[in-house]
Amino acid sequence: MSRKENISSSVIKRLPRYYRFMLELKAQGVERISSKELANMMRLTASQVRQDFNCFGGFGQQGYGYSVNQLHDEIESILGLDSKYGTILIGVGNLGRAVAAHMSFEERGYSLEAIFDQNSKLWGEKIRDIQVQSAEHIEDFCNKHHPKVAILCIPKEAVGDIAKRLYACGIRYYWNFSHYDLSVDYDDVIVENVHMSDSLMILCYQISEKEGNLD
Amino acid sequence: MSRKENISSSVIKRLPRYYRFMLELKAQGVERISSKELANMMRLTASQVRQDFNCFGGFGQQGYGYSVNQLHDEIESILGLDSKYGTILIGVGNLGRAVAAHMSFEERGYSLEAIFDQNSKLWGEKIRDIQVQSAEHIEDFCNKHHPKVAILCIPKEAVGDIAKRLYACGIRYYWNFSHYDLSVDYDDVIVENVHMSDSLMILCYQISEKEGNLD
DNA sequence: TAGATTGTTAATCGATTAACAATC
DNA sequence: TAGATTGTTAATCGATTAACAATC
Repeated sequence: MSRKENISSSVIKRLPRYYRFMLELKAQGVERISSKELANMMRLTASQVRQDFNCFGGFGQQGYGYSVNQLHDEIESILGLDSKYGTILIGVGNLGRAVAAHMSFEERGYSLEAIFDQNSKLWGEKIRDIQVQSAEHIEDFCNKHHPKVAILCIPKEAVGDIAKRLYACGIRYYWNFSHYDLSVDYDDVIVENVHMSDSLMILCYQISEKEGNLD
Repeated sequence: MSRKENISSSVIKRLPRYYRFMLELKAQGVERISSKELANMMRLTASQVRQDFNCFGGFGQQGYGYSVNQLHDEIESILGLDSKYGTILIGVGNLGRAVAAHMSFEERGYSLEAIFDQNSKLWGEKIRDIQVQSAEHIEDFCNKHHPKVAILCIPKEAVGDIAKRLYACGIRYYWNFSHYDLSVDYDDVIVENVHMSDSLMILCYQISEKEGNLD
């Protein structure tokens, strides 16, 4: 159903996981599921599942449950995965390469349109049918194609400058793998950070807690 | 100070970010900081900063603030970053390569000891002075060295089998980049997931919200 | 001492869970 | 109809913010 304003970010953060479970259930040929069954699978409470889905207008049926297909389609539409936001990627190290090669951009609302790196040895190399080009061409490309999103797979030291240029080009959405804190510099920008080393540290805390390695 | 039991996960999740800011402040030569200043930098409230630090025993000084050096050391010790948990990595695609080559394991509480892949073309290749070896050797290695942590950079389809073997080898801590849901299979396991595509979908939601692409 | 800033308690806010009437 | 399960309101729980006495 239609999207309410002000869905809490706790709910939003659960949506991709719901979506993955719907893909799995569809693949298994499951057609209907109750909030209770889904909650068990996902280790949530049935209450929470129902509350979550009701943020978007309630598409279950009393006494029956939810249609897996409908849930799939609704969540897809809520997340906007049927969009094609023009996207560029900057930085073709191992990480940039992994991201460019393996993320399903087309199925996640994006269209990867260009890849840049400052290293001339990489220019012309094709990744997924896209030729890596000089980072000098960023402005030209943006003026012509107006991409909405930039993926930053460059080292922290390089982000300040590149971000300034991308911002000047009108890009306001960033998927950022560096530790550079973009949202501090720009107020009207939306940044989704992937801080892999934070995740590693959180695991370290949990290990230390369990193993009893206090100080 | 010493670690209380039952620190809430909201607090834990903020610790790595505090830690990064401490590294930054140290690098800038800043020696003291008040909760108010730090809160401004990090876009938190001063109250929250003080509450967070007080979970671990309060190491500030009234009228003065916090010593950057001390905060750095305390957080490091709370997170257990001075540990050396034996770690193996499985899967040397672009992502595994990026992880193996660029994560600072030694500064984050880990010691990367072995790298495995099933692709024989990669055997013998050195990444960070570690030779990639056949995934068949996992059991041998674990029997000899008893690593605590496994990093899973393999495709979802491969995780079920590998996890079964790793679990049998006694490994209970996993850093998982796949979408395979390990914690559903094993109760006594701690898994830290890095779901990059979830992050991409959340960004997509935010773009769609802002750009007004409502169904 | 006076000023500043913590540590800590109390108040508020938000998210999760429980309960149950509505209804398929 | 009877049984099941939703949608939704109310209760609980937890996290954040505000306030202020303690104290450097």
